[in-house]
Amino acid sequence: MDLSEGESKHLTFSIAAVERDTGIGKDTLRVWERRYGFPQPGRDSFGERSYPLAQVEKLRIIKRLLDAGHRPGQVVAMSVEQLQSITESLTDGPMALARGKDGVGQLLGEAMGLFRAQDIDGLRSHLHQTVASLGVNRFIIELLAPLNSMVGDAWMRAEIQVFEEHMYTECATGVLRQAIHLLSSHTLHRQPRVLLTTFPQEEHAVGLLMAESLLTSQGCHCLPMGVKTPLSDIAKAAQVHHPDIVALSFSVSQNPNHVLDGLAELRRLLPEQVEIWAGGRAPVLQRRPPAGVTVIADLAQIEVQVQRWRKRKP
Amino acid sequence: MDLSEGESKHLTFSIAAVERDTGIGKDTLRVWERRYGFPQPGRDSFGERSYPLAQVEKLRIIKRLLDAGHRPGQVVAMSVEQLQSITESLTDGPMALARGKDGVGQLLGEAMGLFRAQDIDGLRSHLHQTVASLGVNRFIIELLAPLNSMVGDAWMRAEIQVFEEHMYTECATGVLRQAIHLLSSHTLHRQPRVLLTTFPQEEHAVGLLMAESLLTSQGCHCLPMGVKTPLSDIAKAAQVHHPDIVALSFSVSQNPNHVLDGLAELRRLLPEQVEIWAGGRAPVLQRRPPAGVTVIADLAQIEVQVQRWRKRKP
DNA sequence: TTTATGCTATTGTCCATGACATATTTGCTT
DNA sequence: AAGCAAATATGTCATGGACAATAGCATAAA
Repeated sequence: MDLSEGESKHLTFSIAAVERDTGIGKDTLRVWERRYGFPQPGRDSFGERSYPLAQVEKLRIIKRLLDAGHRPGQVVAMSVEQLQSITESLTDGPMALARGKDGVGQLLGEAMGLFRAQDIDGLRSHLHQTVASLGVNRFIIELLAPLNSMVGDAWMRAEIQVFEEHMYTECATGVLRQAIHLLSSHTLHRQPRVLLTTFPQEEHAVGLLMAESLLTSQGCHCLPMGVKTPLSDIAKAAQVHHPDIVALSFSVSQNPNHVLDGLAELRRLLPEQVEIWAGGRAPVLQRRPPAGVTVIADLAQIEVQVQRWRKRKP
Repeated sequence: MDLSEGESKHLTFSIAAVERDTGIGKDTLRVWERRYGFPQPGRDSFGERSYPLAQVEKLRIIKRLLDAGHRPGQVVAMSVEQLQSITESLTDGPMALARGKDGVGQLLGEAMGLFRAQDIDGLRSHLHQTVASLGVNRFIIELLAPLNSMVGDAWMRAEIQVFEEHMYTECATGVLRQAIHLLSSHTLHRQPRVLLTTFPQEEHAVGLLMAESLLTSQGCHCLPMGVKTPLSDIAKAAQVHHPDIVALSFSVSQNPNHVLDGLAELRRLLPEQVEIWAGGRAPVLQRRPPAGVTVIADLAQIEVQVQRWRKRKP
């Protein structure tokens, strides 16, 4: 039923494919069409919506602007050029770092260069080398996280192909796994015990791995559960493994309501003394921090929070 | 909009929450209600569906039976008891191996024991140790692959929780990543170059990692791309990275037609001289092997095929 | 007995439209 | 300015109908 990726000529997407690719729900897509006149998909021979690639790309840009705090009424009806000019005003963040010619900025620039040149093997060894020379903490916070943002930005602006993003993710994953392996000690009873996972809609594992690396390097005992765990199973896992903290990672494109509802629900399912830490780029975490949840605004906060936890719990 | 989780007495879920937890789409949930009379959610004060916990749990059992090949019409209207009895009658394959008391069978039994006892840390070190003592090849073929099947079976029979399966997968992933890292040499121009990925519907990464490990240990140059790559992007990646082989992994529950159509389409998109290798448990590969594709019936075949390739290509 | 072929019931997803709770903005008053 | 109320914007849910793709089954052919 979702064959749309089959045609290689005039790439078009079914509404389900667009939902998957953009993170915008089917209902929302239809209602935007009704209200704002965009997107305006064609119809295939069965009368079903068929979104051309250009519209999907525009939707991705729009999604990004929404995540950045703009409102649909403002941006959905805009032209691509207008969107682009707004977009450019927000995506300059970590790029500046790379231009800075201090040590790490240089490394970041090199990494991005290798990525742009499609030299994945080169990138992989560059990253491995950087882990070794900077140490895991600085590597992640100063290099990998900014690199992630840059790749993510390029992705949102449709400057890179799907397969490039896949290869980058795979590369980063490998490096992080290796870092975690090197760090993990066999000492029992390390504390705090941190259960790591994401909500069911969230597929991105790299953020989680970065958190796991940092936590492990702080001497925490990590219980990684991969991505997409149903809420009730997070609770069941907590019953069995008694974590002190449940840490969740959210990427930009998460539906704000799902995030907040999920966190509230989880707070109810977990025992009082188990802390919930929520990190990642989902803007809603900053804008409307939910009760009973510790928001990890950026990766450097992990160290701070671990120390806070240790002070509180003797 | 999604307040249903507010009541703490009679845990109920909104339709969105149920979709999240069960993976069954909203439309499907409504149409099952209409057609089969189940689920039969109550309504909250806004007239919106409100699913009691018991129904959500039953839906989870149903989802698993569907994944195992049963059809909705058969199972959706069944009582929980009937479902349970069907569930129990699912396969019991490689368990026998573990009972055999030869060397590896013993190790397999131990691994399964640790898993059953929820001792993930113990399992992890057990696996790491076994990699070291058996070598990657034997570890994967004789231990990890059978263990995978056993866990998969237990999963189908609902003997284990979602979170246990997640933790197992995470554990296996970590061990495999580490093995790959140890094996990967920095020699350039290793051959053949193998691009590894799965089709967009396929989420399971462990099979891919096992293949990558084996290929790497054979001295191949792997270009891993993670899971769920659109066909057109596999082709684009091939244009950039010039693999000799594109290797794909398929798990049991793949739609046979999607698999065959996808392979045919991919064959068309790739240059003649690029081989396509298809492995994994999808039964259709054995039953109707598609033209122009090398079917890897089991993991041990990888070595054979690599040697064949090397003989043919000087 | 197996293999192909056509028919039928099943099943997931889509569509259109309407409704409304919640969030945000605007405008008015103090 | 600051507080508050009204208006607007927005996402999600509901209903009921439709239909293409799929699986199962029976029948015919090898």
